[in-house]
Amino acid sequence: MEYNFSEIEKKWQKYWKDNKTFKAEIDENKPKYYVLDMFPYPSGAGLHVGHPLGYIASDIFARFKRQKGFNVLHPMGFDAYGLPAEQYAIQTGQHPAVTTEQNIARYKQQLDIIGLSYDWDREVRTCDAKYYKWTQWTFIQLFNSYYCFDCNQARPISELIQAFENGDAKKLNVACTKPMSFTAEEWQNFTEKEKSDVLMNYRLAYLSTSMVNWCPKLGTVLANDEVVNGVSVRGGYPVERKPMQQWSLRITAYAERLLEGLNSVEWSDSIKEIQRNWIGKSRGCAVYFSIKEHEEKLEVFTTRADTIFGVTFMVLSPEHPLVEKITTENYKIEVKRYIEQAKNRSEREREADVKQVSGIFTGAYAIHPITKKTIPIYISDYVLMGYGTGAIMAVPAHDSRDFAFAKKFMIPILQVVLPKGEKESNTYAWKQSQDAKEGKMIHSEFLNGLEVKVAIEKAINYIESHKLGYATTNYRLRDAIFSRQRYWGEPFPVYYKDGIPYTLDEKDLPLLLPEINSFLPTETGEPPLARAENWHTVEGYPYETNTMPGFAGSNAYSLRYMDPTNEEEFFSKRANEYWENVDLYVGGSEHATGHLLYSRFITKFLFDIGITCKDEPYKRLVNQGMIQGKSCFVYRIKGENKYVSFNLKNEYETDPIHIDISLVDATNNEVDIEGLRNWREEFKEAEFILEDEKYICGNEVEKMSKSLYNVINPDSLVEKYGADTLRLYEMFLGPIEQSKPWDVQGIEGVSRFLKKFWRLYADEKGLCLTDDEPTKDELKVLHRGIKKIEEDIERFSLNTCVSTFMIICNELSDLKCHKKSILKPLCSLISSFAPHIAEELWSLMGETSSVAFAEFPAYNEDYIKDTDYKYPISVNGKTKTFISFPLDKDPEEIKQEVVANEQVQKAIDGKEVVKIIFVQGKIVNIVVK
RNA sequence: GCGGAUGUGGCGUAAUUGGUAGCCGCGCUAGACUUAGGAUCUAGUCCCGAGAGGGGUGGGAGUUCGAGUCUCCCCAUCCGCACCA
Repeated sequence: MEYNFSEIEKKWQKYWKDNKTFKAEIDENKPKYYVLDMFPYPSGAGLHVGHPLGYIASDIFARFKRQKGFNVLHPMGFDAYGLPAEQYAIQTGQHPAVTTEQNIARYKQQLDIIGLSYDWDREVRTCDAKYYKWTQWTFIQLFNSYYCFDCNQARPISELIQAFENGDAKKLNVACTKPMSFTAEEWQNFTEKEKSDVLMNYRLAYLSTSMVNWCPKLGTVLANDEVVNGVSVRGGYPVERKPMQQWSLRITAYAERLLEGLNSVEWSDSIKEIQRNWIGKSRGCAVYFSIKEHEEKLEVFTTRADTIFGVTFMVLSPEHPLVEKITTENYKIEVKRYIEQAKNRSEREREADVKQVSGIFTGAYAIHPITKKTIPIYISDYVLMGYGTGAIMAVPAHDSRDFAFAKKFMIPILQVVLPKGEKESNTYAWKQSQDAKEGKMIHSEFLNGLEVKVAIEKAINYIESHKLGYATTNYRLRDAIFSRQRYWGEPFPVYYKDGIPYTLDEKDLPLLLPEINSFLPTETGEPPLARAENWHTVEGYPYETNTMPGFAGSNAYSLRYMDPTNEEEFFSKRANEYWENVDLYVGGSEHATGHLLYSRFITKFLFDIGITCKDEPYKRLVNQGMIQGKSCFVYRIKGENKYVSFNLKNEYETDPIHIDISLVDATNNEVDIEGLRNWREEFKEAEFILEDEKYICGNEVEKMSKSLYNVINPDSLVEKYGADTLRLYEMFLGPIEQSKPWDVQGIEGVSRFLKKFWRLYADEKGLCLTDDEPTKDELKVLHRGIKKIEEDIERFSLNTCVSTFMIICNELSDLKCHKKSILKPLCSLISSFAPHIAEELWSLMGETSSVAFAEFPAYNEDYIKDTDYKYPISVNGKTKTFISFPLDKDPEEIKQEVVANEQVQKAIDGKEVVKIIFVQGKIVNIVVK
């Protein structure tokens, strides 16, 4: 009986589907376990071999936990709103809903042939009105909430209105865009519009005009994490700064809790660190500087209060509101010109010449709060309006940027920190500033002689007690811009009446995405939704024409899986209290500052308003590495339609051109020239310069992408080797977190293993199992294996599990073991990795129910224990010899015997024994003179 | 510049967590079966050495009876942030 994987796999996939083997239901008698994959965006290219890496790993874990007696929730869905479908729609006129539907169908089919144990009854799609109803609902809750720092949670906006009516506006310690204060009377007299504007200052979902990342090519704004190096992540188009009225989410209110929460989750250090950096908390102190001949005070933020005596100038950001007021007559023209210039420089240009120092003097002077010296005030674009107060006290001796600025404008540099072991030197001769937070203070009055860290504390205390400023904390995190000028996204449940935004009544949700005739912006530059007919309430008030961004739908999807068909609520309390949150979340690390941060924020918010019982969405996070592709290149001679083989390309001037990897022989890189000619028009008539009568291509490891023609789909591998082989092989490649190029060479080894494994159970005639009693050796092989597999799955070391399976199989083959008593537990042991073959053998062995319901085999320590231990006898650390002794012997007794042992005597060579080192009752080393 | 991670045979990797470095697989070399190829099986495969033996985990120091593993300093690669005051 041969191992016919394709027949077996089809058969069991159908069985699982028909029997709903993996359906999850609340069962109060069982402990729950929630295993989740980051749901994919269904792109047109289909799945490639990189996708299943994480899916297979989480599937193994889900199956393992099921066998360990947990009630496992393992759902899958689709993040179906997004740019590519819309851009495809613009090009082809094909409705995004249609292409998305097709892509999802393809994805599901590809996922199913890998044998993943999803409960498809719980599938969610973000573009489904039944789902986005709750995305809209969440938005309304955010709109109707503000954040109170005193109780450290989101509160209903009605409480804030109450406070305003009571005249408590001043006393509030709440998150806001800018501080406001007014009396109860003033509040009463505000117009409806003014009240709305005031409340916008506090709402967690709010409308504001701010500088945004505008991408003209995509025709939309982008969030900070969607922009890298001044270009869009999607498409790589330039991004500019532009003021626009946009919806934003006040994630900054949660900065501290987002930071704190990281201590309670099991995530990799690197992801936690990325989030910490992104939140960017820094403790420091605000200091007021008065301005000569002006009443206003200039407030700056510093983390180095200790260097306050080293301040020799001040710098304002060009956008700073005081610039206009304080600039003296003589400098007005130049300052204005500088501001204009700074404004027109795109973000990208600014980044490009970070090292270029620019700025201009305002003519104004500040007064040092302690020494009362006058200090000049400059403006420069190295000071950002968006961080701190948009103004700094510059200490050129101890800050590299201030140093560069001082050098350029010939401003004095005053040293106030003396590093250990150094003498004071002439600062004008310095090549760079001393930024290190180490050393003793000098030239600093009451701080002199103190260590920097002590001096910071003392300086802050002094500043606070003399009312020159206050201790404060700054975060780099910015609010999330939540509007996109696109069609294929969730409509905001918002309409405008007299220019004031109102949210829809919850009972009117969902607000359906309307049909439109073109997916482009309107001629007047409005978003595509402005084209929709009847895009207004029944009373005729217009709906919001922006849509929500890509991450809106993924913020709380893990909660919806708990109760995916509920039409009354996002999810029921019962479902939420049972499933709580995700125990294991598997996905790429590229979402560190996007999805993973936003969904933590939204989960904390939903916790605050009492609808979910946990304030962190994902307990344990595993980031799978990216599987890269090997791209192939041919080399076109410049200006000609000639292509030269790899080893001859240095003789010509060439351009590398990507070609499809299916045209190349993987073992020797030979290109199928006929195939290439038929592949694309440009190669039809081309001339090829060969080496050894072959055309050899070049290679490079790159991201797997349709546009680089290096995508390997899992389908063909499943067809050739089977899903079980693919599953094992993807795990066998190496640690799950590591990125690595896809390499098919090794898959043969895994394929051989499964054939060999099959032969343990069956020969040509059929099942070949016996009911003989197992031997000690056989039991040892099995139980040692069970122990190792169990430990390795728990710590997610799945590559070593595959090795262990191979070792077990090799050893049992060597022992010619065909005993049911050994092979039955082995079958259930491997079933999470290779479920199809396990199911087949399981049923051949006469079992009626799925192996998925079989218990994970337990190991017995007694079988594993070594009966005797081979002591490595080291003499002065060098291993000299090995001696075997029974383990149950008394160590002291062994000691005598060891020294008396002939080999040991030889190794010691007559020298005196100083001591014998025992570790866990085992002798490991003998020290001699 | 700041932060994080990684560095082991020709390659992917492993090492009971401080205890015989190189498990498992690929590749390669021989051999068996076969007309031949493929498939399968057996043996070998870190380096030097005929051998006994010696050397060896990016480099250098240190702690230890003992270091791939811990500490410090360099070097290299990858990732994240980047005028954040």
